[in-house]
Amino acid sequence: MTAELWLTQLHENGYRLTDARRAVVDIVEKSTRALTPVQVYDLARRKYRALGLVTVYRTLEKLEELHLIQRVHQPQGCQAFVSAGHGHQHLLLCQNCGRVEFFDGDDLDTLTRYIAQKTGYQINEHWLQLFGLCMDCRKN
Amino acid sequence: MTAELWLTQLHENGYRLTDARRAVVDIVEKSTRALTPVQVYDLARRKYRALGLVTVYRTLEKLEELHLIQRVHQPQGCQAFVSAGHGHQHLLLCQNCGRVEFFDGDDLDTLTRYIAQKTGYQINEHWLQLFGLCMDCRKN
DNA sequence: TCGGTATTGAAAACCATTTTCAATAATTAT
DNA sequence: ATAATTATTGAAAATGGTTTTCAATACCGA
Repeated sequence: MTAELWLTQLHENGYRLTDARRAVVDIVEKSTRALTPVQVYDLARRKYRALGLVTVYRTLEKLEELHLIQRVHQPQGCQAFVSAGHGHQHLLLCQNCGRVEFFDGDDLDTLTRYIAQKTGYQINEHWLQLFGLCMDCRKN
Repeated sequence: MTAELWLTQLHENGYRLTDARRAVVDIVEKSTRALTPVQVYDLARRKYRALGLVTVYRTLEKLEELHLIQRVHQPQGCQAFVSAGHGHQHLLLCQNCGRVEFFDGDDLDTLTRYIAQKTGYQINEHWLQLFGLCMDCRKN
């Protein structure tokens, strides 16, 4: 139950545990797809009706700060969040259902070294994202 | 002079050539860094003082539709645009000055095949972006 | 249990983007 | 060239997402 771990993380960093935060954490931690603040709000309100959208924004902010979630960039927009991957991982997104998968094992060292040499840049970071259709969505 | 080509493209697609559009095209086509609508507005107004911000938005929309520019995703935000790369190209961004470079020659086939097999996804597309410091900025 | 204080939700403010609209200017047909 | 048609324009208003303000509440350490 990672939701508990997230709450522990929040607590250890001096943040209080409230029903509002529990509801948000519960939803985001469980989700296999990237959710926008409003989506989190709608889902979490089923658990905690009094929840305010403002609190969702504030909680997402803290979760991102603790690297428990990360922002997902997509052609349609960049406001959605998912549970963060661990270590150096990349995203694989289903273009149909929005499911998010992490993968690692990319070896871009050869490429980055080549580009660095060719351009004179010092390369510090890279973003790699794959888009496609998950197994379930391929069946339609 | 590619700015002329952009104007031709606009014209060929049924759009009229106006001073406002000429000013926007001039700025965006020349820029080596990604510009936000407001940045384009500020720069283009030096050439055409009467320009309205609304027209900048509308012109960028059309340029994107014609694939002459593309949106740039960055940690700080995703509202900026640059001249589009040709064919299958990826971005290299300077984290200091914002300069944008294109590169090609990435070969991710092996990786995508591997990930496809491992996850069951049908992979259709990929985004790759490198971040670093350009030669000029390394000297500081 | 109590007290200090972080957290809350509502309302207002904010900012980027889009829509509306009447005036203007680019193109087409004459 | 000129006139007629209609896309385009900028200003103002509207919108939508996000942030700030603020008084009331609830968490948590003592």
